[in-house]
Amino acid sequence: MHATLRDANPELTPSVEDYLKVIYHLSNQGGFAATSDIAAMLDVAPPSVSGMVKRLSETGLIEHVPYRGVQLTAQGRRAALRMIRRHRLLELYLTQQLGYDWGSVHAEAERLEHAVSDELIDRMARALGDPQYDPHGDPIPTAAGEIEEAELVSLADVSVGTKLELRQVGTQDPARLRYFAEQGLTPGVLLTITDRQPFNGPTTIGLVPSGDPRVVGRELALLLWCREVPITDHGYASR
Amino acid sequence: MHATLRDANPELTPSVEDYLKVIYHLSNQGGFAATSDIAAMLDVAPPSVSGMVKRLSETGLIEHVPYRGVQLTAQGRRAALRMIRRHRLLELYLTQQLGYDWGSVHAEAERLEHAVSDELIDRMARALGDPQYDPHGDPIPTAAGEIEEAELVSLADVSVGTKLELRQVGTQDPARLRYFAEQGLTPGVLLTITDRQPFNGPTTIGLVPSGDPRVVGRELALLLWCREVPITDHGYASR
DNA sequence: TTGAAAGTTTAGTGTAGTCTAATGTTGACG
DNA sequence: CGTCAACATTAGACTACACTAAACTTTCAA
Ligand SMILES: [Mn+2]
Ligand SMILES: [Mn+2]
Ligand SMILES: [Mn+2]
Ligand SMILES: [Mn+2]
Repeated sequence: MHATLRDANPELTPSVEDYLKVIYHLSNQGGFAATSDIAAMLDVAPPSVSGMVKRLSETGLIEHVPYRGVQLTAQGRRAALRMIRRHRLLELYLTQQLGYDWGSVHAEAERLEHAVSDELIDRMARALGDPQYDPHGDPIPTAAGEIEEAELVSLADVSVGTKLELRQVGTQDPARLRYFAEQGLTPGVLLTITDRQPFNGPTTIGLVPSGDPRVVGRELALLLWCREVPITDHGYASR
Repeated sequence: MHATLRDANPELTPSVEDYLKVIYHLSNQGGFAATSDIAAMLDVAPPSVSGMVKRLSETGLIEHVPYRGVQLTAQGRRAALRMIRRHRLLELYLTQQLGYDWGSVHAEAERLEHAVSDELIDRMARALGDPQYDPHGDPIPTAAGEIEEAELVSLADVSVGTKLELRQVGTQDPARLRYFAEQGLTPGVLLTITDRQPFNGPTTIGLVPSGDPRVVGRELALLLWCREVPITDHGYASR
């Protein structure tokens, strides 16, 4: 009965939802997601991925080119963005409304994203004022499935003298996140590059407007995604 | 993004958690929970229950007497009460903090209860002021696993003239719950029995203090669990 | 140009949980 | 006190999703 209605809104398993998210992240710049990369991100064995890939392409969520990798179909991309919206809204809700620290929200959201209803996500979004960014600065897709594609540069790749706004922190590791928070390195912060040592050495930055210096090794600098900001001659726009 | 798919710890599955809750409710008065009753409550076939019963008794969560039924062990009871605490706190959080109506919270909590962490439950409980009752008046077990056992009578069984406080509403059916709310029949309300028709006929009650009458058929009256309240001679204690 | 390393898929196994059909057990009542 | 209907269990099949071991494909360097 009403097979078409049911098939139009097929229920995805938590496993499938996590695979789609990972494939989205790995094939973001239009390329293919490789079996072994998916396996590493999900912490499963490569043959488990091959098995899931077969199921996902049979249901039309991905396109598989054997020995090459996979890409999301339009339907798969829609499902992935829906999960990413849920994940990021949950992260923000937990930090803003329940006092979670930005290092611990990821694990919690990773489970809740599969259990919440669309109505609950709506209500949380409304309670937060339909926010655009999650606690780590990542853009929250709209309910319609649109997502902002910002052009950001890694702090490790910017030359000395540039003024930047820190926009996204590219890790979910609680220890690294807590360290960044201690250093005042959270999305929205303004800074200038004051020095970089050769041979992949550390970058020295100055926080704006305080001027407080911070020294950031290459491993961490690669996680700090920034937007260039035009330098004003004297002083900085307040706030 | 990792570690959620495969977890080596002896965590209970969502299925197991739901079975334990149902067995708790069915064997509450010290009796046995019957296979077919468990099956009906979970909407699965009886052989599915037999299979699960085997697994649960092997893990020490229940005691099985073949052809008789099952009972929770101390360990099983602890796990069941932990789930009931989660379920009821979630229901209350959704109604109080996110504007849910008491008819829709059950379905949402039924899924979320398996996904939330102990920390999240703690934070929600604190945000609510460590509440004792859920939106339907059911007692919330403490984190230590204690639960209030109230002695309540069904509105269908009380004789005319009695004064009562409505304490619990014994259904999760959204339609019935919405109807009760429309009629002002929510936990905490005071009322007096003014009439009952014979042959399982309807009960007429008066709301206190307004005196507004309500006529409640036996099917619904059986769902309204009350505590007797001593009648004061003239007027009623305010609020 | 070839051969081995790196990466991917196939083959086979296991666990959890569901189902239907068949069989076994219990207890109420005629 | 025996029969049978209701209830419970066993038997066997199926799906989803993981694993290891083995086979296969691609790539890259000698
Ligand atoms: Mn997840
Ligand atoms: Mn995030
Ligand atoms: Mn549940
Ligand atoms: Mn409830």
